[in-house]
Amino acid sequence: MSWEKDFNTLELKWEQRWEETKIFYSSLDNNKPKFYCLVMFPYPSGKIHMGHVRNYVIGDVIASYKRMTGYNVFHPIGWDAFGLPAENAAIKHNIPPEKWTWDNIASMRTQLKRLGISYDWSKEIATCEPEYYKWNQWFFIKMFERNLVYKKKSPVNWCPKCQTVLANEQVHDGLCWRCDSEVLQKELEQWFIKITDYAERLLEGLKYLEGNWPQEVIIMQKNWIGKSVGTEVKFRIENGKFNELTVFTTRADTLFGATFISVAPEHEFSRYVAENNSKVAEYLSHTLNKSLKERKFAKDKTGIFCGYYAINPVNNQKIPIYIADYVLMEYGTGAIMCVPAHDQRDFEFAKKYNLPIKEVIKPVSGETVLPDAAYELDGIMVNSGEFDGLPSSEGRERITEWLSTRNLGNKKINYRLKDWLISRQRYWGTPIPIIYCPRCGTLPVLEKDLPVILPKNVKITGVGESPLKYVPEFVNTKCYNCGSNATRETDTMDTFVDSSWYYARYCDPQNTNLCFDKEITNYWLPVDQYIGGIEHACMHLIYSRFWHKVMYDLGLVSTEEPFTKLLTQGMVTLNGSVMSKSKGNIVEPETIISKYGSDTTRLFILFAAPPQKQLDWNDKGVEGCWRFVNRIYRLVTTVYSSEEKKFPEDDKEYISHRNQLLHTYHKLLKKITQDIEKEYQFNTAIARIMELTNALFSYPYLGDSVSREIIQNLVIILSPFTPHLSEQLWELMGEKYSVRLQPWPKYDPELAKEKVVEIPVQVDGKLKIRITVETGTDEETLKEIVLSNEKIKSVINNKKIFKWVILKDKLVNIVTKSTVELS
RNA sequence: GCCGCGAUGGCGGAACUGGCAGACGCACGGGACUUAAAAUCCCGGAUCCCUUUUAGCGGAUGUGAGGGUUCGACUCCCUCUCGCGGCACCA
Repeated sequence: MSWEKDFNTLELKWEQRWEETKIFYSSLDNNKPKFYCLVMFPYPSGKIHMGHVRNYVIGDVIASYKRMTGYNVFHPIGWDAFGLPAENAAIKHNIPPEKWTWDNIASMRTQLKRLGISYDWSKEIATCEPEYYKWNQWFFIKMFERNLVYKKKSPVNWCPKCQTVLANEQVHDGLCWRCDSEVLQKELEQWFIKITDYAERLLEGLKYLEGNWPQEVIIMQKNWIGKSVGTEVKFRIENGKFNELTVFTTRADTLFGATFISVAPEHEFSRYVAENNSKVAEYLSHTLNKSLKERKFAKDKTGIFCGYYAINPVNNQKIPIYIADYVLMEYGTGAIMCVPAHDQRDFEFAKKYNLPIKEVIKPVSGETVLPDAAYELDGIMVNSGEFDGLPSSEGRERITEWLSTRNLGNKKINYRLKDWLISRQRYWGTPIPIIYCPRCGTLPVLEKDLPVILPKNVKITGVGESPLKYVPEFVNTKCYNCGSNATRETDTMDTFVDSSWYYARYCDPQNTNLCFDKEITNYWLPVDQYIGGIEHACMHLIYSRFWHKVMYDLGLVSTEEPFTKLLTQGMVTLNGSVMSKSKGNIVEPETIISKYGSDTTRLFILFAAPPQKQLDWNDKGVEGCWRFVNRIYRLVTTVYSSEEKKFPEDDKEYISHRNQLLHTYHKLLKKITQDIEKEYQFNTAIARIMELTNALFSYPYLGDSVSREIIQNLVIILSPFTPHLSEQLWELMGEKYSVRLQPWPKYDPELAKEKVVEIPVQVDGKLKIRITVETGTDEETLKEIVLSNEKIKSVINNKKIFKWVILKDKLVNIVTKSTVELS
């Protein structure tokens, strides 16, 4: 047997052994600190890709290391099994989504097992199982009871290709997150979850994640939530059914400069006006038919005067009301006061439609303001009556107060975050547990009737409304209240619901009475380390933080945040670009594994870049790791093919080499341990392991007791990275299964210390010589040594020494410059 | 436009808290072993200059560009360039 030839057989052998012996199955244990290590679960597309491999390998190293350092580790895996691709496959290949999904799970499970990851497979879940989605429905009902769920007709994002609506988070640059089609705006009645009720807490919670989550993600979420503090101002309207219009502004200090009002085309005021004004009606129909992208990325602003005027409450000025396409219905009140002198957009609009521009803020510096642009910064108020002379910040508060006391306005906080649209007009998802009764109205399904089972054998065409609409056995039901004929809701839930709480279900996946047993989740939760891609920063990672807070409010979990630490791994690319089917530049993990084995693959992925960084795939680099793996195998087999070698204890040469090796080992082990503990720098940890291997190979007494012991520890140290190889070598050394349960070796801090150090000697900051001294040599001795050096003597010559900079064991710098001598 | 991150040899990447830039690996060059190749092992790498010692424990330059602080800067500060990511008519 050799690794080079038989790695495949050997790797499979150990995978089977791990499976049979169930050594990674977890249980509650109060004698050890717990560690919940979670990787973002995969969508069962059928094939794992390099991104998966990277994600799971990083997770496995962390889980393994924690296990070896005395933690009770929980490392589960499962399947995010609902979703559109299953339906698309059904349409294309005429396979039921369920079968397609389960087939994929089966094949991906095999592929995953081939990576040798230390999962607790006994906790495996798939979100498409009724035992799981029943609890999605249960949570939905709980939220319904708490008024956190509502149905409402409003303009929503519609993907024409996926034939379903999308949440705000799932539209990127006006395109569908899944298929990149241009998203349209449609006025539809849909189910929403009131995530905005939690906006402040989601924002607040980010403070606790500071330092443990990547700064990047925290900032992205902050931006996404988009809190802004401002003022709502009521403008009285002359004539008409509406007697006032409320606007939102963050710049109340500019209120005196408002010279017109603009209202979003979707605003009910606009519709009202259109009823009796054909020009306005025409404008509306034209504008409302534009796609989201067309609207949002339009260069030119358009609008139309509606025929009505509003009264500015602070100065009673009569100003025209426009309907304009640059006003967003979904933000603030859908109406804005326009101050062209101090807002560039209003400025452009005013120029185009010849509206007055009135300056009310002067820069503090007193400089003149450009005539061809708005002055948008804070300054000093002018032309603002009693508020003249106030700085902007104070003016905002004073004007808001002034309005409040007169009931003309109030302080208001707005968020960019919108309520989560969760209904989908698709089949392969959790049925929304709602019954419509002609007499009793909209009713949540009773808890005892859960789950509402997703019917099988449903025809999926990919067009029209929800496929469930055409399943009478599903749709038709009786009202539990009055017994009348009633119908079921036929939309299903966004699959992001499934992934919002799966980490809690993992703890207690078989529970049929509860979503999970609190006693168990209280032991494991929160997740100590979460690992996944950054693309979920403003999707899954916001939704599940929200969901967790709801579970907290329901008394189901005892912490406010679900994921204590987050690691966002970088992408895996090929020649710098993302691997994708359409580009045809995919490196298949299966191909690589069959060629080099999974240990080599794991090692390369960890070695080529730190986990957070993008990793560019490189076949040559893989070969380097392949060589290293074989080198280790060769080292251990050569040494262990013969008995321990003995050398005389009075051989000075031997003792000196031996001490040197021991020192190198402890020094490197210290670094390896620190590299892993500190930000999971596996690339440098592996580099140190390579150094240690090199040191062993060049040790002249290889095979003595010391080197044998170090080799044993080397095999243990390697086991989180190359578990199969380590098991094989561990067995070969005659040790007891399993190396993966061995304690992580401890370094001796004394031995790790350098006995002698090489110190750079600089003159005026320039390196001149290096001297080797005993560790801890004092300053005086260092000065003596340095001054007696011929080279230094000649460099110093007869220059005056102004200062010595001496850092013990680190550096000597002689300063002959006199730049600071006076001080 | 706003916010954030980054830029180090031919390449991936190292460098503690401001203290020897280039760890480790890849690629490359040379050598050993071999009939040969593969594999393996060993050695060598930035640029320019210097010199009676052509190899030296010699000098200078060098971490995107320019400036600054410091005895000393890949690291801190300012300005700029390029690249990546997020948000974007958010009032």
